[in-house]
Amino acid sequence: MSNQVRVRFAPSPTGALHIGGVRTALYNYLLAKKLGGKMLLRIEDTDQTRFVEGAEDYIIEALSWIGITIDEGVGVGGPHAPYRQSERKAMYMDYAMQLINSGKAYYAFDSSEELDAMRQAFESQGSAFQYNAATRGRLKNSLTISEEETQAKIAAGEPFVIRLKVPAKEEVRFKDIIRDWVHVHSSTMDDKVLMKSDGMPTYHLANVVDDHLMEISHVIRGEEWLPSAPLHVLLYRAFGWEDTMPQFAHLPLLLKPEGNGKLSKRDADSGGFPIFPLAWKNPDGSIAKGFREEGYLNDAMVNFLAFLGWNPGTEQELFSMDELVEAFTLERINKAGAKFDINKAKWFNQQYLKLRSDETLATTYLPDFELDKALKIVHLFKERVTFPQEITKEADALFVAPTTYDEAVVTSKWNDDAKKGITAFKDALPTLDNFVADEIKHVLNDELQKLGIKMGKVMQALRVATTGVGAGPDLMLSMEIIGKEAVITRLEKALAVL
RNA sequence: GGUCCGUUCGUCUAGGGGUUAGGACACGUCCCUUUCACGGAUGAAACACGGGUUCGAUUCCCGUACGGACUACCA
Repeated sequence: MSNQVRVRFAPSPTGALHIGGVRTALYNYLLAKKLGGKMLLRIEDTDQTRFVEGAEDYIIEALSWIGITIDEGVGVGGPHAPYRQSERKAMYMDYAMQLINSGKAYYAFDSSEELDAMRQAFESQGSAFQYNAATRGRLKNSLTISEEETQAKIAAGEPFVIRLKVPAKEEVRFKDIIRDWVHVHSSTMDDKVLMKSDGMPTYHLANVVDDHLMEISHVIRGEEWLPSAPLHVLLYRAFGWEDTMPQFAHLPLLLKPEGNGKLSKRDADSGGFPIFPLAWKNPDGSIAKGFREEGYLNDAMVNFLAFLGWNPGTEQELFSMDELVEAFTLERINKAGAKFDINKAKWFNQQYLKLRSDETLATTYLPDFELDKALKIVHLFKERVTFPQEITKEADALFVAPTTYDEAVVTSKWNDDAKKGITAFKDALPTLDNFVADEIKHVLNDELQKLGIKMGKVMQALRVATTGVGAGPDLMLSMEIIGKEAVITRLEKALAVL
C-alpha cells in the first residue's frame, strides 16, 4: 500500500447538505491539499428508503461552489469506481460472507417486531437491550440453530441479516487524531447489523469495506460517529485489515447559536439565516434558503467555516483557501463543539466583499448600469454593506426621488439658514455644466459663502432634501450619480413641501 | 438509563505549571467625518466546581456538576 493521503467525503443523498457537512468536506479537502493527497467523493446511498431525487447533484454543486474540487469519485470517476454504494451492492455480500466463514459474523433471523418487543421488555425492567455476547445465545440466529436449519431458512427465502460477532470481553481502543486515545469495552457494544435483509449493507460495513478498498488514509467525519468508531475498528480487525486501517479524526459538532444542542434547521429559521449552502427545493415545493442565494460569498464561507473548530494559532483572521491549505493541521482542531454565530459569518462576508474589485462587483451586481456609472455606485456603497445584493438595492433606491423625509432630521436641521442655502445652491446648479462631485461642492461652497452660512449648517438638510434620509454615503458623489436635473427637481420639491 | 466525548470573556478562540490570561465578532466610549457606515483608539468581559500533585495550578491527576453525541435492518 502507498503512503499517499487519501480522504473522502461520504454524504448520504437524503436532501440538502447541512452546513456542518460542508465544513467536514472542507477539512477533508484541506488535509488532502496540504499533504498532496486525493479528495474522494463517495455517495452513501445504502438506505433506499431515504433516497431523495436531486440530492446528489446538490452535493456536487455545493462542494463546487465552496471551492472544493473532487479528485476521484462520483461525477469524476477514478480507479475505484463505482463510487456510489448502491452500485457496489454486489460486493458487500462477499465481504460479509468472508466474515461468516471465518466465524466473525453470523446470520440472524429475529424480526424487527421481535427485537422491538425485546427492547420493550428490557426497558420495563429498567435496563437496555443489547444484541451481544450476553444475549445472542437466546436469540434466533445461526449460533443457536444448526447449520442445516440455517441453510434451510436461507434457501426458503426467509429474511435474515448478518451481524458482527463482537467479542465478549475485549478492550477496543484506537487513537483519534483530535481526541487521542479512545477506549471502549466490547461488552458494551452491540452485534451491529452488517447486511440488512434487503441485501444492502449498513453504513458500518459499507464504510469499512469501501474505505479499505479505496485506500483511504484518514477518516475525517463528525463527532456523531465517534461511538461507532470502535465497531469499525473491530471490523477492520475481523477482516485482517488492521495494519492498513485509516487514521480517525472526529470533528466537533456545530452547535445551536443559543441554548444547547446541535445546530438544526429550526435554529437557522428562527435566527433568520440559512443552514444549507445552496437553496433547496423541498419535496413539498417549499424552498429552504441557501447561503449562496442570501448573498454569502463563497470564500467568506470557507474562511468562516474553517474557523469554526479550527484556528491557525496566529492572529491572522482572513485566509484564502490557499492560505488555509498551507496553515491547516488536524492537530489544531478543537475538541469542543462550536456554537454557530451568524454575526461572525456576516463580518467575514463584509471583509470579503471589500476585497472584491469594483469591476467585479459592478459587472456582477449592477449589470443593467453603464459600467462607468456602476463603478461609481459600487465605490459609493462597497464599504457600507455586508451583502452584495445591498449594492443593487441601494443603487436602485438612488434613482427614486424621496416621498417622505426623515422627521428627526427635518425638525432639527430644516431651518431658515438651510432653506436659504439650499435655494441659492439649487438656483446656481443650472449653470454648472460639469456635474461632478468636486464641482458641485464648489458651487455649494460659493453660494454658502456668499450668504455667510457654514457648510455644516446645511449639509444634513440638503441630504434629507435630496435623499429623504439623514444617513448615507458622500452626498456630493451621490448627487453626481443622481444627475443634475433630478437633483434640482428633488430640491425644488423639498423646498415646496417642507 | 448505558457507553463515549467535552467544559478559557455573551460567541469563535490563543495560551499552558509562575502571564497585566492574548486576539477576533458582538457591545460601550472617544477620534475621523456633511450624516451613517468604514477605519483608528480605548473600555467592560473568561480559566464550571471540589479535592489532590506541587514551593506554586487556569494549565497535570481524580471526582462532581453541567453540556453534547450515540444507543435502528438511518447514515
